[in-house]
Amino acid sequence: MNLPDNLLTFSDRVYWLIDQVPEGQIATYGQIAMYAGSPRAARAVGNLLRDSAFIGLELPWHRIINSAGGISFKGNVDRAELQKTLLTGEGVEMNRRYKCKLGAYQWAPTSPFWKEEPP
DNA sequence: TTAGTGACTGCAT
DNA sequence: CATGCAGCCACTA
Repeated sequence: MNLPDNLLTFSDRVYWLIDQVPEGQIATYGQIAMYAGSPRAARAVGNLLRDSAFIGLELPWHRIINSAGGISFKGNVDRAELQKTLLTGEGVEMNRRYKCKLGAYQWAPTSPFWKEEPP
C-alpha cells in the first residue's frame, strides 16, 4: 500500500489517525497502534501522545483511552479530570472511576488508507 | 549501537 | 471487579 508523504513514519500516522477521531467518539491506544501499522505498540502511542502536548500539536488527545475504556492518567490528576470533563462534554458518559462503555463510543477509521486494513 | 523510558495490554491471582 | 507483572515498542540520549 502506498502511503502519502506525510504519513511515512509511525508517529506521523499515529498523530494523523488521532486527528481523525470525531467528537463524541473514542479510540484506544492499541487501536491507534494497530491502524498505524504496529499492533503491539500501544505503549509507544501513549508516549507519542504525551510528546504531542510538549511539542504543541493540537490533537483530540482526550479521545484516546485505554483498552479498559478508562483514562490512563494515574500520575496527573488535573489532566485526568480535564479529560473526563472534555469527554463528558462531548456526550461520552463516564463513571466516577473514569471509565466509559467502549462499545458505545468506539471509533472506526473511514479513511481509504485504513478502512479495509492497516498499511 | 545500546540501554532506558513509559498517556499500554492481556493474563494470572 | 481490582492488582500485579512480564512482554512489547517507537523514541531518545
